[in-house]
Amino acid sequence: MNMTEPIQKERNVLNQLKVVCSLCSLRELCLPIGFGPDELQQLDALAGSKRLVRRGEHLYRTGSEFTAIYAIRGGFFKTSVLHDDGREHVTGFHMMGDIMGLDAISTEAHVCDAVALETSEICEIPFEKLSDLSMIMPVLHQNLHKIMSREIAFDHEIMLMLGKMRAEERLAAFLLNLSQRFSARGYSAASFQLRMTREELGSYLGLKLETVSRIFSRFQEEGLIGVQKKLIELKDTDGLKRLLGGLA
Amino acid sequence: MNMTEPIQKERNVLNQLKVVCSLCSLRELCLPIGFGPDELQQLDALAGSKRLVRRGEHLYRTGSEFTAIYAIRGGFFKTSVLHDDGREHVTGFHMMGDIMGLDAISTEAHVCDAVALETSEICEIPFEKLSDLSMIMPVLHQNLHKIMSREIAFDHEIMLMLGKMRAEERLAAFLLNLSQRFSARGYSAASFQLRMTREELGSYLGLKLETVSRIFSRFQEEGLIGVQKKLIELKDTDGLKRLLGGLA
DNA sequence: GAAACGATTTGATCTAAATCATAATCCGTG
DNA sequence: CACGGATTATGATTTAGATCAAATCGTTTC
Repeated sequence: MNMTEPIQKERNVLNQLKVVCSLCSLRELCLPIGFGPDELQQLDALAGSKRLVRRGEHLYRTGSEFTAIYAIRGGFFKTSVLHDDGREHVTGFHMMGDIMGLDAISTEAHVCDAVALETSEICEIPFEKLSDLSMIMPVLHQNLHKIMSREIAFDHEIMLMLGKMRAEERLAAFLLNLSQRFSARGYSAASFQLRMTREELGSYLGLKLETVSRIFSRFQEEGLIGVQKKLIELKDTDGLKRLLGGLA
Repeated sequence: MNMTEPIQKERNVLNQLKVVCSLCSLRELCLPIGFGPDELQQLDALAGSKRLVRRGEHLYRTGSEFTAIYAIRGGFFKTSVLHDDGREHVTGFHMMGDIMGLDAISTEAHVCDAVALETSEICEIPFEKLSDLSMIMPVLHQNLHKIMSREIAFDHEIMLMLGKMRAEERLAAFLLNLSQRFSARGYSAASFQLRMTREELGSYLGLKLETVSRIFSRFQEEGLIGVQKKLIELKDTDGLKRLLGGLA
């Protein structure tokens, strides 16, 4: 049994405290409840090892050793897998409060690339420490489970989107989801800047960039949204929801 | 803090022991390593509360309270979500050794239906007990994380399949994956019985049942597989892999 | 064993989105 | 600021897979 040694448990207390604190904040950040600037300040003050990742830089790469998970303090990331033939598939977009890297726990190596789409600040959480700590902190323990469970449930929604929805429905679902995520983080739900290119968005949604572009134009003609390059304005949220029809 | 009370920790020792044991077996079952009939016997002998679910019966339904996760001892399940408009989307197929219900942890209510496609035996694992127990059993704790992480990683593969692959590639990928899963469980990798209908398979793969049927026929003409209703025989595994080309 | 129903196969169209093609526009950089 | 590469918009054409339709095969039921 690879039981944690007692010695290990007594390592640098300060260090552990830092992690505890950052995860108390993470708890606020990561559960699907609203949170204010206070919690943000907390995270800001208490986060463990912070790091800046510049636009275009990798946070981690496929195959690199898994040692930590990452909480995004600010900025925007994409995760993607690259294929032999050069094709890229975007598996997710991640913003403030999201946790990245959970899919690597089982293999102990990262299974996708994480790239910053704008200069971002992340909080690196050594997974071993986190795991040890969660053994003695029930709240943390539960939260870890919840966060992972939520990711699984969310992925199932995306599978539904990719498997059952038409292109228009996918775009509508994406915009509504993004709006809701921005809103939950205290930003405007009605107007936001896309951080990804049409191509990356298409890759994520299983569409070609031309299709994405065309549907943005169509939505604009129909008065559902306003599009100015990357600036999106949701003008008729109900209309977008109606587009989704029976699909959740 | 909802820290587990000491009292709670002293509850029925026998009961806990049963769960411990079933999870030691689960460990063997659920990690991506091979396992023999011995471990199966273990699971058989030690599993907590076992239950039979007959073909067509629900193990759980969308919205029902989440109290336990389920380890499949034998049989075959589908999980699916039902929409307002009556459409069904199959989110997964699950067989011996798989764990179901992990996506419900975060909401504490099930987010999909689980239906037995053949009469199956499951092992019900009360999640609260499991969670408590994992606080004092590091191995169990790690395994829980690994199992959830593996599900996330697997879902990302499915997203890739739905987002990037053509119909033929999806079928090929599905058959190869199913074959590999059967093989890992000690069954034939080359010949197996499909438990789902063409419609359910199509729903899972984002295709219509006619398309699934046509591609099965085409694969058969090309000598890649043999099809007799639900009995599938993989005749040219390399050919199927070649079909996947650059896609992992 | 006949009837009834569900599952599967196969064929004939139709269509949503891909592909191909061309501008127009944006943006980083020397 | 002008250049060149990336990004976006939009039109014309093609195509993979959906849809519509019908026949066949299987299996459950009475």
